[in-house]
Amino acid sequence: MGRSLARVTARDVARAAGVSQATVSFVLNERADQSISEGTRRAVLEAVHRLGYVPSGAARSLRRGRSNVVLCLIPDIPVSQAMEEFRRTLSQVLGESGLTCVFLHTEGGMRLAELWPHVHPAVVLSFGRLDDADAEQIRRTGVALVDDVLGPNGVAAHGLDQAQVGDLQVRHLAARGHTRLGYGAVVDPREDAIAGQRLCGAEEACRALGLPAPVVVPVDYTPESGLEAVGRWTAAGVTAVAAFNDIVALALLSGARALGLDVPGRLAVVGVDDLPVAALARPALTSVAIHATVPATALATLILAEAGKPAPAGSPPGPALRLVVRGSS
Amino acid sequence: MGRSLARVTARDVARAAGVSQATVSFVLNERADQSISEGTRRAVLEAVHRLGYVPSGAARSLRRGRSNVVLCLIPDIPVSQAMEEFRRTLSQVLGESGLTCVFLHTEGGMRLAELWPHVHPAVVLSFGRLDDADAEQIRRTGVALVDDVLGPNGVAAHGLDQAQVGDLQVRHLAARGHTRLGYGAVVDPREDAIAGQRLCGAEEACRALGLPAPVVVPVDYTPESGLEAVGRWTAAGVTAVAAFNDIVALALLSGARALGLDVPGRLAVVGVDDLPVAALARPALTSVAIHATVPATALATLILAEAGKPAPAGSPPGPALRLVVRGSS
DNA sequence: CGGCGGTACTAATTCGTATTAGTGATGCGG
DNA sequence: CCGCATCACTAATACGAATTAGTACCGCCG
Repeated sequence: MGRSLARVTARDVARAAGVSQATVSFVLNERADQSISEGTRRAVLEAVHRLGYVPSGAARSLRRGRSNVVLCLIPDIPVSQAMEEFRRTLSQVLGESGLTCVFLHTEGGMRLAELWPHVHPAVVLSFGRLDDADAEQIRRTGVALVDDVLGPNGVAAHGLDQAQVGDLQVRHLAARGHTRLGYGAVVDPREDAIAGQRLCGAEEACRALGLPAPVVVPVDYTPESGLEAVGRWTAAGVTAVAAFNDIVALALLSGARALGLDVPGRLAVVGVDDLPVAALARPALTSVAIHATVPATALATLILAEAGKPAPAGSPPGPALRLVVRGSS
Repeated sequence: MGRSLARVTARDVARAAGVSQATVSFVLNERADQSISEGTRRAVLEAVHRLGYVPSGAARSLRRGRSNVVLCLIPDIPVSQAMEEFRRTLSQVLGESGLTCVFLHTEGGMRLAELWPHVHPAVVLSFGRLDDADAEQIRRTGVALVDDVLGPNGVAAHGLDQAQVGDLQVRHLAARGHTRLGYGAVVDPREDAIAGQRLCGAEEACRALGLPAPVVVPVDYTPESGLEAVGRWTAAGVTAVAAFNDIVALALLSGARALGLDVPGRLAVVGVDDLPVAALARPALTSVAIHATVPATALATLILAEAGKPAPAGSPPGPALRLVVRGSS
């Protein structure tokens, strides 16, 4: 590994370019209210390049009073490609507007209070719900806090209400003529925040359509669980099931297969996420694809407003959800 | 709400506690070489609590010359639960030793040079390979850089060589009596870094066992691709296939099903990742489970050494790979 | 020729913390 | 009862960039 030499500061650059440190700052920040001659400007830039000068983020944000870092707190959420897409889009959009978006995993008993100040963010974005003490502390330092982004009233709902997912599933199944529906709920408590919203959406849709409430059965990601759930639904006269996600749906497919139950003839199944494996199952799985770019862009716009930056020149977002109909429904 | 206009500084705390700012610093940093009376100590802590004082990370790292932030640069890698586990473990272990581990997504043409200085990290960890200019710039500021963590010679190999994955797959199939093997390669170029290593491991194992080199067929995550690949293997007399990951393996299962080919009777298949869906497929998929905690802990230990911190009191790591034998092989 | 405005800079100060170099008070050996 | 060490602090400074308040120089008007 390289030996660490002394840090190159703005003063070093100034010396090398034969100007004052203030001038270096003016040039690098392209300050319109300062007139800098072209020659000086070039001399500074050349010195910057030659010395490999990198400004100190610490000094800058100390002086400015705030950094341009957006800190996203990620609780122990199950991995999903939708979430990954969400994160990437957020990074991208914020990055284009000059904000640096970083992610911090917050599970496992580490004291949040000791972690986030090190990053000195301008905005904190919590994907889970923060406890009040932490939230209070963050706000108190003048850092903008957007709490519980993924929650029922979270900001992400601006672009995508998870209840719409359940709604879309139910309406699809109803349109296929099913009247007695089941809901394949997830067991993993880490999904609770989202799971509750999706189920609500499904129940609400049933109500709106004049159907009885769906028969909710928890399912974990095992063949046995799928088998048992399918058994309970058939006993209850259910002919179609909306699953929390594709993996639950695949567990149900597995259960139906074990019982020799025709899908979709005797039981229709709809998943969520449109995982690559959805197309590989037999029958191929009907699924609700989520375009996380939509809520992510909405959230980014809000953050930018919060940070006092102009909104990005975004293309119109398009729909957040798309039903991909395959063989299972 | 409180009118939190001005930031609460150490000086405010000092004033409130009737001591000097230096004393506040001594108390909060628990400096052993300074003797502070118990009364003063409590007064300071009480004032800290009452005023809701949060130290400025910017000022601290400016003064100290370095922060305790570890910045992990994540290129556009496909989402996987192993990677997620890797990140979480890294965060956890580093967090326990007082380092704050944050992640930055680096795809999409954003200029790295303008992003990372804002975070002012002590260590930069690049999961992909950095281009030389960026690497040079980072090193020049005295920030420790660990480049290409996931690469063939990357540091993560300390705990897990991806070649072992291919090796394990091949040895398993050979032990089942197969002699003519196939390899289901992945198409997604974002997987290249890892894919190359796994394939190498598989080829090397064949050589070591005196088997002919595996017939490599690229497979994407579609039924058609799986179908075509299986066709090519059967034509070539292949009886067992190691797949790059479980999704490729599931595509192959789909292809075999379409051709009416018995698995594992006519074609054995082994995947990698042991996704939840592996157990749900028919036949259930044999797979290599990866315990990302092992390489993550190894990497964390190295980072801690780099940052001059003591190694964590870790339990012995255990094996990084585990073959989960199910019905497909 | 004095003054006025604009250009192109510079000197000095600031942000909040950690650290160094003291300072006054007390205890204690000789 | 002086000197010396120890205790419990405080004053002052440094970190590196951004910003404020100038300053020197030039051209131009009257």
